[in-house]
Amino acid sequence: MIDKLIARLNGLHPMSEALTERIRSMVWITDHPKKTILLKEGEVNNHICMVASGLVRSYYINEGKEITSRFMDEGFIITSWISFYTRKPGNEFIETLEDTTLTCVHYNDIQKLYEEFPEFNIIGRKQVEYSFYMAELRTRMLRKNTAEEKYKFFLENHPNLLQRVSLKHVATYLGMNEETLSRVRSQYHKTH
Amino acid sequence: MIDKLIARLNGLHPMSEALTERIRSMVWITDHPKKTILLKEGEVNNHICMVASGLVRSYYINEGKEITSRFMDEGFIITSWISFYTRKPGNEFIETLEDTTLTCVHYNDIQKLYEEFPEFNIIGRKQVEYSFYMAELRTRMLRKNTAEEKYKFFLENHPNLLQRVSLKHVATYLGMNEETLSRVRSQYHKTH
DNA sequence: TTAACTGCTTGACAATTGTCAAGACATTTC
DNA sequence: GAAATGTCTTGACAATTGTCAAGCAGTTAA
Repeated sequence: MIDKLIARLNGLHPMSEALTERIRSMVWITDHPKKTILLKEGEVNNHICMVASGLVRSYYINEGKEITSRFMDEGFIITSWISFYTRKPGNEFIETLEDTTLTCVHYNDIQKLYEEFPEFNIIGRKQVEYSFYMAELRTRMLRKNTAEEKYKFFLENHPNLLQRVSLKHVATYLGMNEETLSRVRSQYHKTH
Repeated sequence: MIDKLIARLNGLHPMSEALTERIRSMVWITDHPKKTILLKEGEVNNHICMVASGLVRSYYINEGKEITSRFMDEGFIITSWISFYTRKPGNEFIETLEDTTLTCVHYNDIQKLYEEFPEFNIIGRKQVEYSFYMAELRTRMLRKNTAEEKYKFFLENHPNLLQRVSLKHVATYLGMNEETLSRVRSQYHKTH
């Protein structure tokens, strides 16, 4: 499991043996059954975890309703970025949608890595660049005008996710309600 | 003008004299009158520029209409991130809304800095982290349900911008049309 | 097995937002 | 200065989306 994480980091920038070993000593693995809350609103997100296997979603409450902000499957980093970055309690929840295995590193350990291995900043930079890039793509979806365009965008960008996620969550992710998504789908799949 | 940029980078992480001098040798300053197109759809964004003074917006075309994606005033980085990151032609335009002075560094020079000064990766990482954080806040706005909530969010987060930007652009930024924004404003300011 | 619950769909209707058109006013251009 | 252009507003109406309610199939729990 740790090897997956190491491989991913090496893919961003080749790491020295010393750095690799240091990371190995810091990483821990955790298993969580489906429907486990990993982070609650009001908590500070103190570690960065990668999904080794499984599926996770993050969401927050707006006007009393859950708004799904992101789905994270294998290889993706699950972190409530605003909280992790600001070091303050965030308002995001993170929960598992399937049985999930995570590989995690503590915030303090990440900072140590940045200090002890300057080249780890290259990896940190590239990872944040990638996360930012993905976030920009998601934002593009939210700027689509119609429910159908949003659904189409989702189909194109997450073709595999539809089988694993309930439509209720997809709907709030796309910024519409469950019923609208249902209608858009039936309309869309008639003509495509 | 360059001092502003240097000060900003020092604020992210103190830089050595050598790094500072290297950066000074790479930066150039450009002035652009109001309504200048700085980047066109289909071009690769090959440099990172900071607004030293003035105001800029980025936008793209969706279904034939301009969608404003961001406003950037003093101290902010103007870069079409998706294009800069992927090194491919993007679909964003960038234009000045006021007479603007920019301090710019070329993509290749940035990469040289990353290689020659490993500690520059700390600055790069922190800058991207900050940009990402700001982008996440903007995304939160897009997930607001009603036009009024979006307008309120804009008022709270960019209180000074409303005097400098035409409402047409604010409207597309908020994901609504001009008329709706106008109505929301008249409604909102009656009761607040 | 029955009961409760979840996920998804559909219908009727309400609320919100978009579209098209027009006009007032300010600003720019020639 | 006159004309053209741009900004903002308002009205009437259309389209889209949300809300509330109900129902059905499949799953879970007792």
